[in-house]
Amino acid sequence: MALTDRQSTSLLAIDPKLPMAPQIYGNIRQSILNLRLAPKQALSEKELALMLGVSRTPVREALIKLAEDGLVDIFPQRGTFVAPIRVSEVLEAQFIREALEVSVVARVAEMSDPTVTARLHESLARQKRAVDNGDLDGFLAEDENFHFILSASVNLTRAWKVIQNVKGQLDRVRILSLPEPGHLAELYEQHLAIVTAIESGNSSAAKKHMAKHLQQVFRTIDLLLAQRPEIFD
Amino acid sequence: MALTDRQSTSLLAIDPKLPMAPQIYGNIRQSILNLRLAPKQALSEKELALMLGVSRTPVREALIKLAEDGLVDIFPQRGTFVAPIRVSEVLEAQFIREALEVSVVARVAEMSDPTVTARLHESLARQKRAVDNGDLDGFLAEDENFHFILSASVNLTRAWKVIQNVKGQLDRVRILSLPEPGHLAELYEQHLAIVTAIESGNSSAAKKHMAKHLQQVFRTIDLLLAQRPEIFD
DNA sequence: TCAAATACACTACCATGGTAATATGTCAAT
DNA sequence: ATTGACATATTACCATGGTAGTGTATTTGA
Repeated sequence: MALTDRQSTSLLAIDPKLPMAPQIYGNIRQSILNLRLAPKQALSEKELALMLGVSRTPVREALIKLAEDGLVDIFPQRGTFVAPIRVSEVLEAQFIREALEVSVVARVAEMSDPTVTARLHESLARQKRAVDNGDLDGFLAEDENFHFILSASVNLTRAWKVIQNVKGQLDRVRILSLPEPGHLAELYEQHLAIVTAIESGNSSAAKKHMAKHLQQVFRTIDLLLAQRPEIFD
Repeated sequence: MALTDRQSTSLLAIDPKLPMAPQIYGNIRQSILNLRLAPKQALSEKELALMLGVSRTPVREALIKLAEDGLVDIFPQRGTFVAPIRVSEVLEAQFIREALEVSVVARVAEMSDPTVTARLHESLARQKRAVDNGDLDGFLAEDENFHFILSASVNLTRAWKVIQNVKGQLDRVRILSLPEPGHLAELYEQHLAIVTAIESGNSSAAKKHMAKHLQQVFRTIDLLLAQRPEIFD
């Protein structure tokens, strides 16, 4: 299917005043993560530029960055394609994320700063509301924010960037399993356990809860391998 | 000082047959890491392109990637500069590297694969030779290879890429402290301790030795802050 | 009918020109 | 002498054209 046949509305939110390459990057990235751009679909500098109303240069820069994220495959002189979901890469992304976030949460627990735990509780409250309302997107956004608060509270913004980058591989998988009944409430409970451990300054408990929380994705992979084999390579 | 006044020979090793952007990236990166390009020095797409005999486009792509590594600062419509050494970023790079490599080495120890330990011992032998010969560059290369073997042996190539990226911040600091007498031998002993722990399948010992090994950089930072304050921001 | 050769279309990649924003140097006014 | 406005130079950023390499369809040979 050609790219232009698809709905292009969401790809048009470009502010010509701001630098375009990062906007395009975020735009395409989102489309890949929520699977509106399907794995293995061909992309093309020219076509994307046409759709977005910009030139090929910033599109190219965005695609290069996406290739570094492992979300697209660039074959020189042949074409650029949305990367298929590779189980090995998802598992490695999980490994990297776990290593980093477990270390981060340990440091947060060691500080056990009341202003931080207060902010975490605020986030938990918003998560609870989203769970009760069945607000999937709202929960996703707040989940992201929750994990960001952890890294930012101990001034590890670069670690957060790394986590964000590899998390792309995980999000593409997670998005498919989130609507499961009771899943959101489960994630909320895990967040709560993490915060409780932080409050008590119990860093080893915080590490354990975080690891368990992040290892949820293993279950999801098994599910998807059975249900949607076509999106894997 | 203008860029063209400096020795440009090392920057000219470009193979026109291969993709140029990655070559330029590696070229400039090396020059930054060994401090031939000094912190805070102004770079410029146009000038670099002229020196390298290429157009500005691949130079620009290389600079963008270096900016993601935190090795250059790009100020739109103002200029691009070699990033000063920021202590906070060096410390964060150390945090990220430690989190990842400790997790990696734990996994390696859990496997305790004889073929892997054999490869590690070969690397150790080469390191020993470099130490005895006072071959700094040789040791550096083999040190890099040693850490690569660890990640690659448990199929964590993306983790290796992340480590490589953040390691830039550390290398720029380390290069200044390596010539210290006895330092290389010390690093060799630490590598040996790690391998020994791996061989015995003692993952917690491997983790400890790796953490201690990587925390060497703390000492270096203190030294440099006293000796070369001008390279910091 | 089938296989090899050829022409074609398409790609990512690089070169180069134009543009708005920012910094700097010059000069006038006080 | 100092400050302000203005002119000039330089920058990163984007647009666009050209090129070599790669798949695919078509044609040509038997």
